[in-house]
Amino acid sequence: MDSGESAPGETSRPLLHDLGERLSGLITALYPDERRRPGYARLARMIRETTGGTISATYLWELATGRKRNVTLEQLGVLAAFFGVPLEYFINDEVSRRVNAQLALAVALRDAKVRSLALRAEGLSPASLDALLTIVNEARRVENLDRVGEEAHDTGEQPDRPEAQRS
Amino acid sequence: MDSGESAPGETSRPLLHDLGERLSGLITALYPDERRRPGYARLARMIRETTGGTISATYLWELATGRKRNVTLEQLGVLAAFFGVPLEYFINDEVSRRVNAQLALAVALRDAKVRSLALRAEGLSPASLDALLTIVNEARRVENLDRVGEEAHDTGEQPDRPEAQRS
DNA sequence: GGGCTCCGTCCACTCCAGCGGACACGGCAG
DNA sequence: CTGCCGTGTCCGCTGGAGTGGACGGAGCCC
Repeated sequence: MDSGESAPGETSRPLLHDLGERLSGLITALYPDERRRPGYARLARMIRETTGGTISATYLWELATGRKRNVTLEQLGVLAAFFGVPLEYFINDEVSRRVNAQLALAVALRDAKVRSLALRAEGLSPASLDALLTIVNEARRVENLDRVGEEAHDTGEQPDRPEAQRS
Repeated sequence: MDSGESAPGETSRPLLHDLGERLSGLITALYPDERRRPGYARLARMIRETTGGTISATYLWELATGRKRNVTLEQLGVLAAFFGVPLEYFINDEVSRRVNAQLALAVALRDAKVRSLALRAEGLSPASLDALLTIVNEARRVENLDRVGEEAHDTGEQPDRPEAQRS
């Protein structure tokens, strides 16, 4: 809204924003279960392995807690690549809102390939995505899979790994 | 096509891009006449006066010539505010393309208020904007104004000053 | 000629983004 | 109990983002 048609006389500077909240929000969105959620150190290692770029665990914490905020483009790009969101997610409210809806669906599917496919659903309304989410949940229930929000009593493999697809 | 939906299995990193070209492109787009185009020093002063944020002339040159490329969000925000483009302009190819079309129309009008109004035309197709540009050029010709691309043989005043429309 | 203003380019410096390495705490196996 | 691993939190350092102030050169006026 601030970038679109805004009310005239808007003098307040919304400016650069709760990057910390957005980052920690991404983490909790990808790992809803606190027990299984990796810490900053583990996250940092996963980021290096999947994207090639490096972000220290300390810096991740500093960003998530709002201690540092003036990130460079490079680091922001690494974060975006890892979480599978467009770079604008961190700087554009509208994009972040739209992606958040997709994220709910994506994390429900719990599969990298399907998730990247879901992210291609650019343009679908949040309502449609919400409906899709319900359908998927029901389908999983029919197939005797565990519901979203609880973890799979899986065979030991790790399906929950965000994969960097196109930026 | 590198920015659109890419072929599956794309492992190459499109990466962070010709920021320099984009910046200098913005400058030449806003000041088509080389004679009247301000230098980096003057630009830096105008930026400070209009947006409040500070960017040194040296750094502007370093960015435009590609010597430095890893900008922080803060500086990028100042640049975006001054040139009246959304922040994503510098990082998203599709946005930059769309804005560039609007910019052609905006610079044709040569008026800050009208330009900011033109920038609100989000969603219009480049073809429509191109048609609008033709219309405006014709209208100006009827009103005996100078054509776009040539400078006004004006009274000495300087109408060409980008203004942060959301100030 | 000498003075002024603007330009692009460069170098030396400041300061903070970003990182490595510690700390105290808690869980778990030997 | 004592290690061992993982967590969140902190401090101190390095490197580069970002700046200030110079330099030579080109136009313009006296």
